[in-house]
Amino acid sequence: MAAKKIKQNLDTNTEAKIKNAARTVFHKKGFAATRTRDIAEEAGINLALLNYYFRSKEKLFNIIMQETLSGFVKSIVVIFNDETTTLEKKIERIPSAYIDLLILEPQLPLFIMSELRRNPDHLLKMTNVKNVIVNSAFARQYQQSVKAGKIAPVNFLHFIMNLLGLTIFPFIASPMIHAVGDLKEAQFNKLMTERKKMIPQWTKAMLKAK
Amino acid sequence: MAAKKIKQNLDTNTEAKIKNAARTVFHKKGFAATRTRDIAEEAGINLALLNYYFRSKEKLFNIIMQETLSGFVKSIVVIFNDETTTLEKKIERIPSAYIDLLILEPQLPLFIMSELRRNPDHLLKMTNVKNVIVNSAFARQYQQSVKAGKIAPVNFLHFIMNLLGLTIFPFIASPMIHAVGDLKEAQFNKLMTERKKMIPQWTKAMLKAK
DNA sequence: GTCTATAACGTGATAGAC
DNA sequence: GTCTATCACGTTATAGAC
Repeated sequence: MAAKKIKQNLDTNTEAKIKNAARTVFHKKGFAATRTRDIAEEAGINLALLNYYFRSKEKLFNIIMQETLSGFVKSIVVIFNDETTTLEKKIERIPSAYIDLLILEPQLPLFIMSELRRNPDHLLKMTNVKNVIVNSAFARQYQQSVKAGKIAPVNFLHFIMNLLGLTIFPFIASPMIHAVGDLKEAQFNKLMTERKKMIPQWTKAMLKAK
Repeated sequence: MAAKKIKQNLDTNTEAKIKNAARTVFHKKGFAATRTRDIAEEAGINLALLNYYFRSKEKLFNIIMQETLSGFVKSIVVIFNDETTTLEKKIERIPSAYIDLLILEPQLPLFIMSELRRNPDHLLKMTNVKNVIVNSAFARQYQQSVKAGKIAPVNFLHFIMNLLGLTIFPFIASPMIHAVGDLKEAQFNKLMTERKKMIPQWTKAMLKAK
């Protein structure tokens, strides 16, 4: 009963065009505010084709959400579980990798958080964040450093919230930051690029705080 | 042409009931996903009354948005402009006050950021965040400390992003944090309460980082 | 002021020609 | 596979009785 789809080469084919358009519009406006007509227009195709290829708005959304979430998590997993790098090196790589990603796709965090509020189960079903993070090499190295007395004995959850908060929050609050700092996009991105070097320094300083 | 409204005493009156219901539902689901029927049901009133009192969903929303934004900003302005407290004291009070607020209204940041993305002008028109923050006593004290060489010479915008990121981000990412930490609401709130003391310590440590 | 009934409209989805 | 035309439905908003 499930429709077979022959993968073609270029993303010039209609199915890929629709998916790309859907990703763009969903990421920008969220599920509820997006009209299928917006997606069709963005894709430069006819509205009927959307349903021909994906059956419904909801099914299309689920595909996009799935891909977005797993992409977002995977981009971190590689670094978290690199057994060849130290804790300190990971503290440098995580903000740097995420900021590179978010400069390219600044709407990603707000999209994910908004849609997760609508349906928190998505996260658990689609990715296994808990295991991915809690059982990572990163977490293990952190706990070991705490035990060895090398860093302050702070709950790993706090540490993760701090590292990700410093990295991701500016992109979520970007309209506010643009307003406060009277910034254009280029200036904002420059600030974010600065943070790639600064967040690791700040984080290390925090780890020494009592 | 503008409708006059006689303010009654209790929030038992219909207009207040609708507004309170609207605030609850809009904060939880955002503008696009909210149906006027949801609001009417939450308020325990007839759907037609909503339009009788507020003309349209959009007008009602704008009132809620206006109140929410100015409340959110005002809650910070008092502390930011308290001329009787030091920079250090403000660094302690801001996270503390915000976390108290956000434990009561955890959906606030995500609501504000989501709706601001839809219409960034709201922020500029409704509140004057730029002046409120940039010309605050807090900002002035920060700059003075930098000049005096007491703290690292870091852009005030970075500092604000850090302080607010550490404070607000966990509430925005709360579905993710609940999943990663396997937390119930009470445990989450306990973590947040811990942060009231820790964020100032961390922030001060960051200020010494080179 | 509050209700019921209904109009007016927007949006998701499909039928059917090509 | 792709299009035009249209249906079916949900939602906002209003008319009109009480």
